[in-house]
This record gives sequence, C-alpha cells and structure tokens, in this order.
Amino acid sequence: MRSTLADVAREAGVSVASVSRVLNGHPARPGTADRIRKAAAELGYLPDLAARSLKMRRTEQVSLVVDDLGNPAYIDMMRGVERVLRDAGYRLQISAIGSDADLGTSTALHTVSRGYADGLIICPLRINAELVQVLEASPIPVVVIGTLPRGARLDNVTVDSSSGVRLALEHLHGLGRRRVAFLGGPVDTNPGTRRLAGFRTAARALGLPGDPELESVTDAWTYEAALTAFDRLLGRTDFDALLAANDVLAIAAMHTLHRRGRRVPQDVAVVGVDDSEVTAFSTPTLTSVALGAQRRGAMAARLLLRRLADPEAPLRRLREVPRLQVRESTTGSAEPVGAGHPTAQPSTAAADPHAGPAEQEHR
Amino acid sequence: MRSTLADVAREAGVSVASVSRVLNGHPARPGTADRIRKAAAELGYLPDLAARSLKMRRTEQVSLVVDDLGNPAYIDMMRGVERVLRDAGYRLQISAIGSDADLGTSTALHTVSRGYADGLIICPLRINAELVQVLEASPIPVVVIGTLPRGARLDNVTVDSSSGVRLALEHLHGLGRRRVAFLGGPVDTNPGTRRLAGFRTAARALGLPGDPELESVTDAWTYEAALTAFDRLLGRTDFDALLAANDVLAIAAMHTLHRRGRRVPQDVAVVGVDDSEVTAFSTPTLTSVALGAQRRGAMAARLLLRRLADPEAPLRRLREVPRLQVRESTTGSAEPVGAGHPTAQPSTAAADPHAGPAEQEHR
DNA sequence: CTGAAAGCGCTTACAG
DNA sequence: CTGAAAGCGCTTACAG
Repeated sequence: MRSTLADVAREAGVSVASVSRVLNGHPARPGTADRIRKAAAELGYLPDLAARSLKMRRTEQVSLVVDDLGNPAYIDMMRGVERVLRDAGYRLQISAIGSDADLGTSTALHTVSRGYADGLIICPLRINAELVQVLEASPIPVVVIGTLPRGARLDNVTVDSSSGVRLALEHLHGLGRRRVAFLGGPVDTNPGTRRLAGFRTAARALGLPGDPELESVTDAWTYEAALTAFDRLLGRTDFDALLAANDVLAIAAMHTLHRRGRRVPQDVAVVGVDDSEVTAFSTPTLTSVALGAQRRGAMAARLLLRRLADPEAPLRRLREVPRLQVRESTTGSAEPVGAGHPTAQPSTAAADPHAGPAEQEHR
Repeated sequence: MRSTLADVAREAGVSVASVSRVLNGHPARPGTADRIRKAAAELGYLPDLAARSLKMRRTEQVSLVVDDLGNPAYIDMMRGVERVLRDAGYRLQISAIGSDADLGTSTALHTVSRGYADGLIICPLRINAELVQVLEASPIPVVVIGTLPRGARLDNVTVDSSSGVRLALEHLHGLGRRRVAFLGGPVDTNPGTRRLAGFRTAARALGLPGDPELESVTDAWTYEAALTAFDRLLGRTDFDALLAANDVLAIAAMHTLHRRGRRVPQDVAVVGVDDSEVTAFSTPTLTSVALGAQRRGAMAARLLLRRLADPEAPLRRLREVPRLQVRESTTGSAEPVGAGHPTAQPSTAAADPHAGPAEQEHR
C-alpha cells in the first residue's frame, strides 16, 4: 500500500501541513524536519502526483506529439526536446506513435487541456486550418515544429527546407550534373509539398530543366513506397543525379540503382534529406541535407519553457538553417577526417542543442 | 479559461453529479442528458484528468521505460506496446530517452508509485539485484522485458536469444563457414552478455573453434563503437563469417569489409541480430536474427493488462521464439519473392502483434 | 432519475 | 515555526 502525507504526519507526530512544507523545502525547526524526513524515508513516501497537480494546477509534464516515430529524424527531435525539458524539471510524455491518418489533430485535442500536461510540442506531418484553430484555442501553451500558415498565432520552430534543397542542387550542379531527378515524399504532407516546391524553385534558379518526368513522389515516407516511386522514375527518363526528400527514400533509390548496375555517384549522384544516422548505413554513405532535428526539438522546448514562464510574452518564431553534409554518394570518397562526421552517427555531431551557429531568429 | 464540471452544471441547470453521470454514460432522463451534453459541447468542456485520477485512483496511463530510443528495435517494441494499450484505453507515456548510465533504475523509481501511471513496462539494458528489488516493491504492476535473475517475482517477457544465435551459426555452418567471428555489444549490458554467451555455447555445439581472437566486443551499441571493435578483429585474425550482436554493428562491419575490399558474402558472410528495418538499408541486405521486438512489446502490454485486471493472478513469463531472416549478406541473392519480406521494412511483416506462432508460454 | 455531501491526497493562506 | 481548515475538480454511495 502506498503511504500518504497523513501517514508520514502520524509517524512523525506533526501535521500534514508541516510534512508538506518540509518535503517541499520550506523552513522548519531542525528537529521537526529531521523527524519528518526520517518518517518519510521509512515509509517510502512519495507524493501523489495527481493530487499535487490538482492542487497546484500544474503537472510538470510536457507532451510531445509526433506522427511517426519510425523516422529517425523524429527520434533526434525527441532527444532535443527531452534534454532541455528534463533539465528544467519536466517529464516528457510522448504521444502518437505510428502514422495514422489524422492522428495529429485527434491526439492534440486529446492531450491539450486535459490536465495531464502543462504544455504541448507538436510536429505534425499535416497542418491544416482546423488543426491550427484547435491549437490556437489550447488552454495550455503550444509550440509547433513545422511551417505554419501565415498569421497563425502560435510559437513556432521552422527550418528553411527550401534553402536546404537549394544547397543540395547547387552541390550537384557544381559537380557538373545537369539532369537532376527528384524523388519526393507524399504531397499530402507538409514536408512533402514543401520539399517538392523547394526543388522546383531551386532547379529553375539554376537553369536546370523543369521536366515533370524528372519528378516522382511516394505515397508514404517508407523504404518500400520509395522503391515503387523510384521505379517509375527509372522507367521513363534518364538522369545523372537524384535528390530524395529524405534519407530513407534516398537509400531505397540507391539500392535499386545498385541492382540495375548503375554506379553511385559515377552514373547517378544521390542526395538525401535529414542527415539522420542511416546516412552512414548505406554503401556508399549518403550525402544529405541536415535540417537540425535535434536542434529544432531543443529550440521548441526552450520556446515552450519561455511561454510557460511568461504567458504574455510576444509570439515568437525560430528558424533553423540547413547545412549540407557531403559524403560518398556524391563525391565518391569519404570526407577528409575532421570535416564533419564522415562515418559516425550524424546526430551526435550537433549533440549540444544549446550551442551552434545555425539557429536564426525570425519575425 | 478551462471550464469545469460546475460550469457545465450551471449552464445546464442541473447538479454536478448529474453532469458527471451523463458524461460518463450513466442513465438519465433524455431531456436532462441532452441539455447536459449541449452545455458541455458549448463550453468545450473536457474533464480534468488530475482530478479524475485522484478520485478514481487510476490514471489510465501506462509508462514505458527504455534505455535507448535510438535503437530501432525499441521503436518496434514501443509500437507493439502502444497498439495493445491504446486499444485498451490507456495512454502511453515514454520515459528515459538516451542511454545514460543507470537511467533505468532512477527513472523506474521516479515513475513507479508517483500516481502518474497505473502500470509500468520496462526494458532495461542493465538488470541488477537493486533494480529487481525496486521493481518488486512497486505499488503498481510492473512487467519487465528482458531476462531476469532466477526467482524474481515479476511478470516477464523474454526472448531466447541463445537459440537465435544458434540459428544464425547453424545457417553459417550450413553454408560451409568454419571460422565465425563474433562482434559483440557491451558486456555490461544484459543483451551484450547473453548474446556473447549464446555465441560461445552454439559455437561449441557445432564444433567451431573456440578461439578468443574471434571475439571482439564494443563499448556501446553504436555504429561508431562497432568500427573500432571490428578493426581489432580484422587486425588479428582471419574469418569467413561474422555474427554481430545487432544490426547496426553488423552494418558497420560490412562497411569496413567493403572498404578493405573484402566481399560480402563471398569472403565474409555477415549476420546481424534484431531484424530491424535497417537490414534493408545496407548493400547487400542483411541476414538477421528476428527477436520479435514488436511482438514482445505487445506481449508485455497484454501481461500488464491482465495484471491490472487481476492483481492476484499468478506470476507469468512469456517467451518469444527467434527466427532467422535470411538475406543477401549470407546467401548473396535476395530471397525468393513471397518468402518473408525481402526488401520491405521488416517491422511491418509482424504487424499484427496478436497473431503469430512464435510466442511460447513458459513456467 | 436526481441532488447534497463526502472525500480522493495534496498545498497554502491564515491564525496563533 | 506550526496546525486547522479550505479547496483544487472530480466521482459515487446515499437519500429522496
């Protein structure tokens, strides 16, 4: 049986008020405090958090909602969030595993304002007006990771994926590649549409052919979906470079290329997006656009902490700046030692979410 | 401002008791019920979960503690847990991200009996007497995934990784490989020691050389640590097959082999453990021992549900049976179509955690 | 079927 | 410094 405050009070011969005060670090006569602490230890007392939350109107818990934990980028993001929050004394509750249709909205609704979290960080694959409205109406602070419609009144962390895509295309262009294909993610997701749009804009800017045959999109962010979509691409046109909308899709494409006897990067140079740890898993290793998932997670957590401390603070948006991480799939040989993290886990390179130059404030 | 039961009661012109009853599905006169539901909808009322938990003495939340979410096997496990729990009306709270030293114990202590979870599922990398004692003393039900010391009084899900390792060695032996090296994980972790022991036993049973030079262990379950440990192996002896203690370590080894010009599987056949989705990411794809992480997660969740329903039920242990998933890294060519999941995400192959023949009860 | 009241385990003014 | 008491928002016997 769990022991309660009253049990400790009886054991120590004092009132529950004194027990509560001592255990929360308020001053008391040394003798009293000692007796209370001793009694608490003996009984193995731990405060009931539900009762505590009810009284204090705070749970010391933050909820993180993501759509697909299978994607390593989300794991990195989670790490970033977790580290910052833990240091601030919050527990993290993760919701929404799997990539069910509109889990974002329903879970957000479910979590927000139910008294089980003091704040919410959400990174939805799909962002629509309804979701924005739900989040704006939240009784607890919300931070959104991902690009929001203009005018949304929410603290927000974004990454300029367009400029990331541009970095990749410039890199390929600089290597002399002129027919760059694009293997996109589902266009009914936020990153899916944005990365496709980014590709088109950057291709135009570089004077690359705006050939629709060079574009193919998957219907899921999975290895298997990528195989199908990439087969379509291979079947109808030729290209000397490929940009894939994330690392897993890129690796799927590399596998197909390998099976068909096309060499990477000689015949086709390949670039992914996310710079997740799987970039090290393929042969050759994968050049990728780093979107700073862990850093974005940490930024969101700090934004939430700030809002929790001051509900009246002005709305804020933080923007992460992408970097290109060059590896073998474009240059054919490993990076010189010391430049980046040639084979190690990419996520550890930006291990400290507090440091680093890529963060940029906005608005 | 959040609205409360009292607000709804006032709005509907009834008592809070009636509101509570109607909203919890108890019978009421149709007119009353309608007015209450209408008022609740208008006010956007959602019950305060902290208050509800305090009164009902249950949180409808279960805590899952794992040591390293970066390992895809844990993600699969989480999916298994989540699906079963969600269907039963529980929310899942994930704790303990990252692989800090003894996070297992401290987090378990922190979560258990704090009134924020009705039950706990824990899959610790390290299991010692202290942890077992803490868990046995838990005021809420606990299920442990992982091998426990004899006599531990805890519901438990295990997998016979020794027999999994044996399957792998028999496979390699059947392919004519006689010098099988072992790239192990950290021996201060549970899976690390068990998989090493399994290797030794199986090697002996098959009459393979018990040469200590054929064994090398990492100091972390990471790609980078594997590179170092595998270099030691390559530097001191020769072998025609390699068993790695998990998929990531195996992929690291394959990369090194590739760089040194050794062919897989012709020169060295490679087998991993976990059958995680990264087995599809390497070239060649990776043969691996499936330990049914998702199924173990689901089994643990069902064990917990059972215990929650009947605290007096006899202790129970469920054991998952490993299977070998053969791919290119040992046979040199993809599996025939229809046999397993040649290139797709392995985790989806065992998508339904309720079905399947590999589960085996024990004790 | 419905309401008044007690109580879940805490914290915190308010007195003393 | 310490205790008695109120109250956080719910649920649920207990009467009516």
